[in-house]
Amino acid sequence: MLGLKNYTLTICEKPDTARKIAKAIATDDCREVWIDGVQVHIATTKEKTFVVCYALGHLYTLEDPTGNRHVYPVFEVEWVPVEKKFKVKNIIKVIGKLAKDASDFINACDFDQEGEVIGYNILKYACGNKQEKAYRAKFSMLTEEELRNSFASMRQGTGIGLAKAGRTRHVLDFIYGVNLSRALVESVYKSSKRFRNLTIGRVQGPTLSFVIEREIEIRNHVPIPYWQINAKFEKDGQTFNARYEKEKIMKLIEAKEVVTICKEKDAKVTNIKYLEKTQEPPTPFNLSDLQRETYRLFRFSPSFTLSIAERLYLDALISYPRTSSQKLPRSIDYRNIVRSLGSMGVYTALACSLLCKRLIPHEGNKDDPAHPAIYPTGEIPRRKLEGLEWKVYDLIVKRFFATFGDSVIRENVSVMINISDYNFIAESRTTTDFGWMSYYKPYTSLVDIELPPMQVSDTVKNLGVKSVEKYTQSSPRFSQASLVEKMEREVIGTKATRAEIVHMLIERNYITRESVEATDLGFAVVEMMQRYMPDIIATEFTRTVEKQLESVECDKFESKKVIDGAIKILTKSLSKFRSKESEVGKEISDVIASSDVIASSDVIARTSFVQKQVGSCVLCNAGILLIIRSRQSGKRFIGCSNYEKGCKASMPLPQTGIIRTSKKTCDRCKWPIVFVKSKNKHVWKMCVNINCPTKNKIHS
DNA sequence: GCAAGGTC
Repeated sequence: MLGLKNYTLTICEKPDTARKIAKAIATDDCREVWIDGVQVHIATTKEKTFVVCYALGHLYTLEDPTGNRHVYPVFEVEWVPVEKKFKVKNIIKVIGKLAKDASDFINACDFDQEGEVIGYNILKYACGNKQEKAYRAKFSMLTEEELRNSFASMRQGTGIGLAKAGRTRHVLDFIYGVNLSRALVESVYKSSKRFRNLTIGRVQGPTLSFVIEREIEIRNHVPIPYWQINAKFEKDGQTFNARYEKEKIMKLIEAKEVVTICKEKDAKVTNIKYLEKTQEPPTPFNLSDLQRETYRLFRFSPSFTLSIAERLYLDALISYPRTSSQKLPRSIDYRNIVRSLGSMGVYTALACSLLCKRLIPHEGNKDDPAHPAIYPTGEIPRRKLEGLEWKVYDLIVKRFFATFGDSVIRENVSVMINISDYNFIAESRTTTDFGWMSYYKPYTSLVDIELPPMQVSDTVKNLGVKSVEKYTQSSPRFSQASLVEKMEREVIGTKATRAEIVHMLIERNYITRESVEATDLGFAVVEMMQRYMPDIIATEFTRTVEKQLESVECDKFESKKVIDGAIKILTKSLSKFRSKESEVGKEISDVIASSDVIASSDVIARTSFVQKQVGSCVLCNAGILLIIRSRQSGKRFIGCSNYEKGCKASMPLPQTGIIRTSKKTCDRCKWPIVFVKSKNKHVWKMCVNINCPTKNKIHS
């Protein structure tokens, strides 16, 4: 189709890398052509022609071929093209055509497990089983030198084990997540006749557990009182504070003793220590560092930060944001970037000052095989960045600047002051060199503390000694940012998905948005798992699977055996779960019904959210049952107008379809009857009471 | 409307 034959078809993970690779390997000519709306690079050397094309991440995904979401368990899964995206369809078509005239194949996707799988699947399904004979180009940076070396040293079939392990993991995640999620949904549906999207998976489960463990810790925490003693002194007309050398006194009597004895007695300086402290520059941002910083400074959620970073990346203003690396690429010209940024008025002064120095970045330890740390590209924004975008951009630019700065140097003076054999410590902090902090303003600041000049054996005036009662604190609740960090520490999820998963747990109403707290529903779901599926969530199962996957990677274990093992455990657990379906369903349905009302107690007062009156309340016999849309979850449900006076009557409602009220009530339970018109125009009549005895017969 | 993992 290109009028070429016997070329080497090179598969890259994304457009950006395809372009860089083509440019790096071409010695004679490098041009691009468009085929059916897909860009393809043709790079030629003396010996060979490379046709370089790109994917958009995964072009294939797993699917349940039956397509029936109400059935579980399902263990037969298939790899199918990602159909939802029009672009992907075209790319697969173009790669398929190009494969026909190719003599060699190269997998040049990112050098990690997912990259291996992405390339493997394209070579297998789009190119016609070329995965075994394909070469693997392995690079850990996108510099021309590294790319050329990787092409010079590539070998056939080196990543097959890793790809197989990766594909196996995809299957395990699917059969584990999809089956358990379906089991939860079905149990709730059967007991309440309501659809509620409940999900659980390999990453969601443990992440939710972190929040629950923390919540239990907080609820069980017994605050223990302790005392701190502070003193106020004066020297040469200048007052200053000091603290008793023992920072936590656990007994009131001891605290009282110190205060009583030290009161109004003379104080004497007994020792002075000088200490110079240096604070190294920050490291370049990786994604989670950026997410933590934007949360600290602007209270942005990690998923929001990622979405902004993605926009900045697509506008070519910053480098690829989904990275773990804290190292800048050696290949880029820091000076050029700084100079270019300096052409923007806001950065001129900072850039000038940086350009007087040698630019050596202070890098961190974390690395990423596929991408460097996040840095500004030096491109000038062509459009006006919107307020929140600008905040993130400015932070990234100043962080980049700051990594080239000098260490901050501070002088700490610690003065020991003695009153009747009790020691108090006063400290001063002064900054002698602001170093990198001058580039990172206003995102960091220093507070200096001054002390009057003192010398050993000076007497200082005692202005008072006081004890303060405090209480031991439990660990704080997670923020979305610290939860993402916890996931990173525990090595679950990936840099690109952690924020999404936290966001999803919020959407599902398992955890709250702000100071992250597990909801009753979150507790209920985890409890059901622990009670009825202990084998699945046991760390032992996870560990066994991980070991087996490692063996698959080095070709010592068959993928099928791992999956069969998982199927065995899943089959057992799921059938056990099914036998308890009605109990589980009822328990979760009840939690859902009551938490919907609690979550929106404030909403009832605001009548704008109340859509319709359904009938009178059967529980309090005084209020009116209303259809309410929860401000928090966006879901509709029935609640009583007397909620604030204590009536907790509430019922979930189907979330889709049009609800029409009737003037009728149910013969058996007296709750109101409503009509629900579904998408296919089918009209259902139903009693709103999910526990109604007629529940299974009522629709007509 | 289901997982988790890539990407625009």
